Amino acid sequence: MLKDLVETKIIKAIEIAISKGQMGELKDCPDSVLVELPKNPEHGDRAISIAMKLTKEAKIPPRSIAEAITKYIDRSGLTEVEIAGPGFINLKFDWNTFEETVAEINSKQENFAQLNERNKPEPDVKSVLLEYVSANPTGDLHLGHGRQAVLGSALANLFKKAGYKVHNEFYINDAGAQIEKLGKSCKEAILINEGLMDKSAYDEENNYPLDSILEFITKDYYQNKIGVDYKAISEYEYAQLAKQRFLDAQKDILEKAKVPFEKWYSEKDSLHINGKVEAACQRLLEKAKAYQEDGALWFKAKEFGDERDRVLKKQDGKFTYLAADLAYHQDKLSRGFDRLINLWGADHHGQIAGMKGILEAAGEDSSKLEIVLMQMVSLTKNGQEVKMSKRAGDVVTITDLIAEVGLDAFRYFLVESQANNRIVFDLELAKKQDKDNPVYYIQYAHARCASIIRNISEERMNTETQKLEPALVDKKLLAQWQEDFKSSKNLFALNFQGLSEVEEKSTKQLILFLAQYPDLIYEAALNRAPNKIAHYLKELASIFHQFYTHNRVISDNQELVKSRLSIVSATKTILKDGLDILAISAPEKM
RNA sequence: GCGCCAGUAGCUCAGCUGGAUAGAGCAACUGCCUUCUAAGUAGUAGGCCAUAGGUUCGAAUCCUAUCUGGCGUACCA
Repeated sequence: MLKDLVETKIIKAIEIAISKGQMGELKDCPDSVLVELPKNPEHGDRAISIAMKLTKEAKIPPRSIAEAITKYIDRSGLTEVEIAGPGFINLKFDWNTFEETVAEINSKQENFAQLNERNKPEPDVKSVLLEYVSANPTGDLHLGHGRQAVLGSALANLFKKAGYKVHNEFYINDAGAQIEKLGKSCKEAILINEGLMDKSAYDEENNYPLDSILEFITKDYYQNKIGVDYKAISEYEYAQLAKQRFLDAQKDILEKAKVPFEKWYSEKDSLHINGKVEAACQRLLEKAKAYQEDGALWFKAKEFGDERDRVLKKQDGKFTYLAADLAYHQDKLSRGFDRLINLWGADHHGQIAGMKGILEAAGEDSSKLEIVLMQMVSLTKNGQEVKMSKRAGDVVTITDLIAEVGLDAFRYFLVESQANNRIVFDLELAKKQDKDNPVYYIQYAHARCASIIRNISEERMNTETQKLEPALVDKKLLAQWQEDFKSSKNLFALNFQGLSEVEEKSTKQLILFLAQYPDLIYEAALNRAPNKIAHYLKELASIFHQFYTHNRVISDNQELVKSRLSIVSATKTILKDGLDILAISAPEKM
């Protein structure tokens, strides 16, 4: 990797400079060095700011440090080493280094940025359990869930790329008050629909909206499931059957949205029925971290940094979500994950202290639990905000939204922003299939790469003579080329002789940016920020379009065609790889 | 009241583990299709990085306070 190459050179140079006593009071060589892609190309192909950072410890001015380092830098592969500004060390590479970078991408392909035990971020975190969406099975998924689903699945892909083992889990909240409410709502809704109950008796305040229930549940559904009279079953049975229906619908849409869960974890079946919640509470009681008061069981949350104590078991004998969450997270930890990452809506941020506190109280290591908070998503249509009130029943479901804007745009707009920022989802923009829409901009770059590769090996219509001309390169030769692309043949220096300034600049700019990709994976995974991938791709697309404009690939000069095609091929690989992480399609043709 | 998140070009956002003149896209204006997809590209214009202090060689980035907006502050989840 280009970064490793530079880092090694710098570290070696620092070591030599220290041994020669030219680094002031600095004794220990840093074990990593920040290697940056300068914004301004005049500042070199890569820039190192280490001299400024070492100045405090070395107690000599940054420029003196830079001078000492540059004196001992191994110059192979470099054409220029320059000290600039307050003490930046700016490097420029020779064509061979550029060619090796392209060859590395073409040879490793989708593994170019595959990090591993050796170079992944957080070496001590090898396996991660990602829990997200975790909606109540009482309705369709809405936009907020959609954001979690997209971010979560993109994060899972990103983690895999960054060398983590990932397990995706959906926690089914199928116990408690929501489910009881669901049973009552469903039973009454069916009875009303069958004319057996007066609509005015339906408690809209405390039930789910009638219309949204009836959209999913019918008399026939129950009739078919139970085979006896639907009127005969209890609210509990209504709830269980409705739950299954909603859950199936959620599974269905999530699968379509490329959100893969390895496990659907039922709160009811895995925690309540087998007494795990009760047991977890009991253990807290034994540790004297819980107490009885006013007929309820309380957790001493205040001892663990929360604002007040929290109820675990209510007066009515039922457990709160906190009790179940404790049991659930202990179960997760017992499965041996190094890190538990939960994606939560920002409206739940108040629960973090309680959740971490109760794990501590239970004797667990709460630092293994990490909560990623996501701010709200709102929807605008023609500049007007679309209200999404569950009560009013006009929730915008992700099923509707995907049908309306398409999966690629849906995923892109929900992953583009960082989790901390609110999203205003612009329906009109997402629906646009033109340059205003960044999804198409990125996909177009990929399709362009594909098209060039295709055109080279296919017969082409000459627009002047209206005759079919033979392919520039036949399929066999192209296959041979693609093998050649995997190794550095020292062709760039030869074939790129006499490039114009703009040609050379745009070519180098593209390769330098491609070389950044593994660093991006590292950064994005460490920061749990798949949005960085989206922004990188947008910029890569832009840089590629510039390259495309200034460097005609297909020409009579076969050797030049070959050199440029190797760059196009590498670009296509990276675009596809990034789009795969976001689970957005990479079309060969548009 | 207290807590969390945000406040960067007219709009949507990057940049935030301090670094060299603050970047894109859209919208506005001027160019570029006989040539690999113009779903593209070249350029012009647009900014007291919410405000005020502080930390230092250096701050959009870190700290403190203030202002504005969103969210939370249950024996709901």
